Amino acid sequence: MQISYHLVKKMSYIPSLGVPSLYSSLPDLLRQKLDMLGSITHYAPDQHIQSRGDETEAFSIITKGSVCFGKMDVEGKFLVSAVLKAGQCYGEFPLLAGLPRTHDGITVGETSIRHISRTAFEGLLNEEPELSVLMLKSVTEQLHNALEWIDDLRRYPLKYRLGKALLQMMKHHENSYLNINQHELADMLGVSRVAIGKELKDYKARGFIAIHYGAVEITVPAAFARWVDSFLQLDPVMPRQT
Amino acid sequence: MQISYHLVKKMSYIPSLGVPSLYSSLPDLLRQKLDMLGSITHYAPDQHIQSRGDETEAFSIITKGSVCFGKMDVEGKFLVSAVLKAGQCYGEFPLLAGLPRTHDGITVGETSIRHISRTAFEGLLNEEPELSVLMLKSVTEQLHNALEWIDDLRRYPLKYRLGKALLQMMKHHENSYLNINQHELADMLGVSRVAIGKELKDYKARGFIAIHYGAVEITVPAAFARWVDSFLQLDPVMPRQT
DNA sequence: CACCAAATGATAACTAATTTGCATTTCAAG
DNA sequence: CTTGAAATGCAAATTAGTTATCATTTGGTG
Repeated sequence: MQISYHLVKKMSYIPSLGVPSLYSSLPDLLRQKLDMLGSITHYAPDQHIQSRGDETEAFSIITKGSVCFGKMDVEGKFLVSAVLKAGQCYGEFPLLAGLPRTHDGITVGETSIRHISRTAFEGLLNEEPELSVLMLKSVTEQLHNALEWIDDLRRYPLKYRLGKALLQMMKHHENSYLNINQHELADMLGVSRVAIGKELKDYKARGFIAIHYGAVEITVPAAFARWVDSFLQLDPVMPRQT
Repeated sequence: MQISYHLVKKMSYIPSLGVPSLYSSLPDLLRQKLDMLGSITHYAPDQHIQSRGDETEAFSIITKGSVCFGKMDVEGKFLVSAVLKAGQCYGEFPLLAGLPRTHDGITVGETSIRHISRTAFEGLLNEEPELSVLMLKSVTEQLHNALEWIDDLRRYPLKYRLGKALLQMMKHHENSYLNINQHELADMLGVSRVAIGKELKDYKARGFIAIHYGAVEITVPAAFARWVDSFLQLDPVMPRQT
């Protein structure tokens, strides 16, 4: 099976579709209760841990390493949807929406995952109503991100979306030197490497960035942000800081 | 303010992004409790009931009529995201994700909405843990739909997506004569009317459909479905019937 | 330091979609 | 039956992206 591992080697990108770190942000008590449920399975790197269509179900918490989720089509093309790392959870779709597995999942590096059965999970959900509210918040955030992503796709050109993604990454890593290559950027934004190359070249010509081997450096963040914002047709909507 | 009301006049379309009818599917007890909270406001047709960015918050249940949600950009272009009708709820983003209003909302026809304050809503959420689990399921379904939609956008051409949408509508209305015009289809799929016209013409040339004034008729549903499926590169994933 | 794999750069041919503008058809209301 | 608004049909020019191919640069490894 041939998979493009581009995005897989690095992690924590996937911009607007960012998945909140549910487990890590849980109150201690809940986290302790979760730690007592299910059991941890260890996986080798690049191991296929689930396939779209599987009828398995569990609430899963990544305790070490990362998992790359995506969909493999008949031609063997693998589209990455998200890369989850330690502290993040998955399994909501089988458990809550009555669906089979919706994504293929492949480990990135040595990975450990705590799998909690439906029974145990539902038990905890009943016992700790707070958990369902927290999950509800987490899923709602993800839904909002996904809807914004769809609208961005319809409304803005790649030139803007790529700029926005780079700026978000910069903010997130607090570093204007971004260790991500063009192929990964292409996966992230769902376009071809050529298209990314073209836009980066254009950014560079405008003096906003420097292109390195496997990295992009935003040389004048403020000016770049201003320029990207000039595309904005919609006021961005941000969560309250609480 | 100039708005394209195409999608607005009809309702219940918006294919894969379909929002589950949370309120209608609630157990009687919960529905009764909700009915006792907040109060109902009546709106005239085409009334602007909220704007993206507003800091208002409430859990809202549409009791009569419909609301068209979308985003108006600086150029006055309005992109429809969803049209919710009686029995459907909204307001999760301000309440659960700490966001301001994310969409502009415009009533479609005489509309009544029950607005429930944050306090009252959170009270009920505490009192009835079942509610949060049901909402969690509903939001999870929506998230799944949104993610599939994003992947469809990346993977399939309009020729397929339009066919899929038409077939879904046919199934949903149990009628192969679809009262929807090309402009509405364009809004639904996020493309131009011209593009829709071209595809429909192609479908027609293949003998699958007949094009009417303000309507599309699928003349040979089985053959059309087979042909559309031939594009499929991914097994569709369906919720269990329970 | 020589080599190889990975990453980037560049180009061409192609495709799907857009925008624009206008002509034609259809339906409903007066 | 006429008229006007809405819906459809059609074509041209343009754009943003694709795939494919190959050359060049880079950086780590034996």
